[in-house]
Amino acid sequence: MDKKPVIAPKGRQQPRVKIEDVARKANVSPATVSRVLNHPDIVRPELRDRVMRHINDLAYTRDSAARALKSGRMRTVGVIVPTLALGIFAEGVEALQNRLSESGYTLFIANSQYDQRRELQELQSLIERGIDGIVLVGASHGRELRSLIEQASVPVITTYVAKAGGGIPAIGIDNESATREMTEYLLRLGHVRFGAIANVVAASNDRSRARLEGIQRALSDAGLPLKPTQIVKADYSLAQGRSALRQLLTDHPDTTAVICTTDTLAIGAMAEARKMGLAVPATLSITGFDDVELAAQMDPPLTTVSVPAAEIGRGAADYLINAIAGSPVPRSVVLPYRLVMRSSSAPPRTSVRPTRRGRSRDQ
Amino acid sequence: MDKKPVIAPKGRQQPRVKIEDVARKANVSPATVSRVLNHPDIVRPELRDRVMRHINDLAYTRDSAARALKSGRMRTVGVIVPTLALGIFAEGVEALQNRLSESGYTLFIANSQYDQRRELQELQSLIERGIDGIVLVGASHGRELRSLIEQASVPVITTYVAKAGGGIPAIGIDNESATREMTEYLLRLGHVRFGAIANVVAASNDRSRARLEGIQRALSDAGLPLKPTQIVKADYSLAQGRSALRQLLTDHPDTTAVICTTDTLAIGAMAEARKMGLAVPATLSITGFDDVELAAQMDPPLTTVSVPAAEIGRGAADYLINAIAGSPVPRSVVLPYRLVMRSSSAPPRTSVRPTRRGRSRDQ
DNA sequence: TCGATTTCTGAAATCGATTTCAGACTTAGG
DNA sequence: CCTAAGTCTGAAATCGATTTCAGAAATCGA
Repeated sequence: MDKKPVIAPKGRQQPRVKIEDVARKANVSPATVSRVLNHPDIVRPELRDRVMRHINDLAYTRDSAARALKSGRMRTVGVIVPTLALGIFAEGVEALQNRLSESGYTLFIANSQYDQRRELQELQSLIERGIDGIVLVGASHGRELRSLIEQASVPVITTYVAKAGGGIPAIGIDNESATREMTEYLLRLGHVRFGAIANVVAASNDRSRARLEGIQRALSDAGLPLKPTQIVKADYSLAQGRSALRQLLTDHPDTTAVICTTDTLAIGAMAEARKMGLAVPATLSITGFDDVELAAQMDPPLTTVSVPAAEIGRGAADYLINAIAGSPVPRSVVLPYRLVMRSSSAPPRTSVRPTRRGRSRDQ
Repeated sequence: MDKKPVIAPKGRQQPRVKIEDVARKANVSPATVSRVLNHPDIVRPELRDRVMRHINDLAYTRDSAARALKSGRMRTVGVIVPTLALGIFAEGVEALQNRLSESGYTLFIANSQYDQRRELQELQSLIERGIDGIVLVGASHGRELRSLIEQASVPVITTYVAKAGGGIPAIGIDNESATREMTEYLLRLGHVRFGAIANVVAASNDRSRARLEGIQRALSDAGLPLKPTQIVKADYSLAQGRSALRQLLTDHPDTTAVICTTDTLAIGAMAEARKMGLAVPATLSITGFDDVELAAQMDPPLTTVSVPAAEIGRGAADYLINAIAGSPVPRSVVLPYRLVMRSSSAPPRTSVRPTRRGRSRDQ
């Protein structure tokens, strides 16, 4: 006689507690148990309590797959960030998750490494998972991605930018306006010879591109348009900030103000300036963008733009929760950034204009 | 014959394409379509291709809820980190996600803010979601958490530590041994008056606690046990590193070496030392732990311990993938850390012993 | 007290994919 | 040429919770 394969699959030893088990123990129908869990207010209080007790006794937790299948909603949201290595994204994701968690949602996370193809793949995977909402970063997305979202008819919101094309709502700051304001501030200080360090290498990094445009526009308006050699492109590493500054000062030794599109780059630039024996801000003013924790602790503290990352994360969560529930939602939310004037910026040494320090908004 | 499906954005709810629709179009049964998708090799090639064509035509994607319900597997893993604000965790999570993604898994993320109660809640929520595996951080977990995991019989692995209690497998480094080695290195340089700055405020931060123990043990073994006032406890912020150093030097002005359990603290300490006019490393050696990006760019570059965060993330992913598949898995994986000797550490000014710099392993 | 509401509960259908079981068809062997 | 072995495919049961529908019980008004 042939023996049956007795190799017990080890995955399913524990017979999972089902709603029916609870129902039997409590002498009610599964329907009632379900109601206790989902609409407690329509069940008679004493019955509700009795059922609840048995639910706790048996440590029953409902099977989310079955639940999702029947109800059509997963109570799950996905987010795709370029990378988690940037504190500003990590902070936003953390706030997003916290807020979602409060509302009973769980967060899928994925990263694209600034690669639109990868972003599309991850999105595809998330949609197959049946997510109820999706959070993206930035405004640069292929049309494939947009049509995928549309086809899945999943609520979406993009973050860290003030607006996005294709009818996608956004929550974030106006990056261009922020650097324009920063540039104007430096102009007012009396600077005339500028340099810019921008992490615009990644094709999909529209934030930094917008920031660079803000710089260019402000300087053009002031009659001081940047020459190509006054703009050094970099990726988002600290080391590139160093080499960028060196290159910039090689081409334009008389530069008095360097505007970076990222704190990381600015910090790298400051490190290099120190190494080159240039006093900041006496000989060289340097500004950043993001206001990472370290910015305020630098020597000298870094002038930068503060981005409300946590608020962006929370706002994105609220937006999706409402959109999923069918509540009305704003088309876009523009959050205020904050120019943080610290001591890495000052009037240039050779300035003929009087110093005007009254503008400082920080400290 | 068959025209491409025109995406009609009208109508709020796009009637989802079901396996039955594909079956009807292809003139087969739903069972066959399912087989094509899950076990392509057992379907006659020409039939398989025909079905595949229709699957693509209709842009069919299977409902993951129904799939999970029937199969009992979600192809989903969850991770709970203390916070994402620390680059070292963000890096690990990113690596984890990337590796999981390659294997068709999706990652749920949650954070505990170093609060065991929150960790338990988030875990509960993840288990209800039916995750197939779970990644934790550190060895300090309540017994409730362990029993919850056991009851759900979900594969688990904890990270950033070399071992954890309760039969939970771990992947990470031996934190205590790392700081012990670091301390011994400073002892060899000739230091005798030490101070320690440790972020041991959070109850669940066993990593830093182990690191502190490593320091204490090494110094005790050398006959130089730390007095309580030589240990300053802090949280994980840069600002606390500053104030901690100030306090330490107030109590013990003659300190020559400060060992921090975190780069963030060390960087704060360096900033404060500079402000106080203390030369690093001439008058004061400072060391950190983690080797964050900035550490190498400091002035002077920071001596620290490099933690293989990405490797930990990848390793955790591999572990779970195997465990879920029922493949054999190691009980624990101890990864090598790397002492990175940079210039923030040097022999003390008053040292009588000869300088021994040959130990530097970095650069 | 009796019928009319209102409130509450249970039986059963349902969500969509997977998989067992058995039957249909094909190929091989004698 | 016919049975035996092997290959594929489809019908139908199943996963577990939700929800509709209708009936039972309780409350109310007259």
